[in-house]
Amino acid sequence: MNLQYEAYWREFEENEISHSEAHYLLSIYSMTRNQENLRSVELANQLAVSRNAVSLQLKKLAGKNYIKINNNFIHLTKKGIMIIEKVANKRQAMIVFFSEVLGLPLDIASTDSCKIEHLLSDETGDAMLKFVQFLRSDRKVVLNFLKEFQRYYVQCDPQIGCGLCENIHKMET
Amino acid sequence: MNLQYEAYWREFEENEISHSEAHYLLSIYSMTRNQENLRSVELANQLAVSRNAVSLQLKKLAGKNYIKINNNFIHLTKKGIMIIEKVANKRQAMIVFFSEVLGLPLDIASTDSCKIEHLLSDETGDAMLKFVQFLRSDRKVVLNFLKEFQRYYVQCDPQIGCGLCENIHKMET
DNA sequence: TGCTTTTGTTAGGCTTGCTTGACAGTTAAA
DNA sequence: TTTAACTGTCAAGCAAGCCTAACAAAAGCA
Repeated sequence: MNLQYEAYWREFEENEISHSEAHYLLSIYSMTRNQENLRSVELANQLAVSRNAVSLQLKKLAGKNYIKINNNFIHLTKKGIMIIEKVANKRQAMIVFFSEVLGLPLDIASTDSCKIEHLLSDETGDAMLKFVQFLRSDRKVVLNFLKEFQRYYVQCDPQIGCGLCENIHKMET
Repeated sequence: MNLQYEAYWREFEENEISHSEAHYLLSIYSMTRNQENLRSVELANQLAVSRNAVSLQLKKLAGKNYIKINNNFIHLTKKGIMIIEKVANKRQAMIVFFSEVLGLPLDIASTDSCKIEHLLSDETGDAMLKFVQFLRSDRKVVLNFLKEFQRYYVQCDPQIGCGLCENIHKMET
């Protein structure tokens, strides 16, 4: 009767894109904004993997229709842009939450967000985006909440700068 | 000069424990609370994997000193308990945040939390725990924050029940 | 005691995604 | 024009972690 009770845990492997794929697309996304003709060797340098790895992964991404390769130049497709903008939004929203609400240092906030960005559902992504917009909407109730949480969390030492404090100070001015 | 610029993204693979290991330990943790003598075949059923997979993974976990096997009965070590309680706390805190603050349905909140629980840093885990304690501390400022966020987010239809509404209604009574 | 079922282990295979080595095609420079 | 360097691809190998198949050891029962 207990059979397969916790089978849901395998869903970890069933995401729209893998962590590796997400970072390939994120790099392509940001690099093609500054530069028209992106070649795979530059991508390899950016991601710090071998040219061989890039060659294989690009083939996979092209097969899934996330990218197009013309004359060895790499471009995102509409589909690729759609999916990677969702991932980027999830990451950015989590960074804001971790750093500005929880008061975590930016490097930890960034690393953690980077690890989970591609795993969050679109529903969570949408809600996080709304949450961040709300945090940024300059409301008294937000400031009070953050200030009280800060008091609750830690004796704030302005000398050290706990991240949370700085964010609140910034919001107050 | 741009070489290895984004090498940090590979940290995804360098966590204290893997997703698979986390769920083996979580299952062992919860199963040994109800039952003294846990055998690997029961774990296989619970996790919905083959006995063979369990056999191999248990050897790995024993090698890392997270579990001990006596007479084919499985027990967590102190080290195993320590690490898995941290993971469980991270998961639980994220579930509360996703469902009670963002108003996501419990199944989405649980699935997303399950995917990321083992990836979050201990710093993030500690901060999340504090955050949840704060949410539960019965403060006016919390209620105001959640109510205003709810208004900001969505026209609340009590008929449908958006999760967020229910949580706020519960807190008000 | 001997047969049958249950449980655990070993071996080989698959997938993802990295690695290095070898090689082909292209570009640049003498 | 020939040589050197750069770029891309294919092959083989490794690691994690799953699978199935085959087998060994243990337990249950007549």
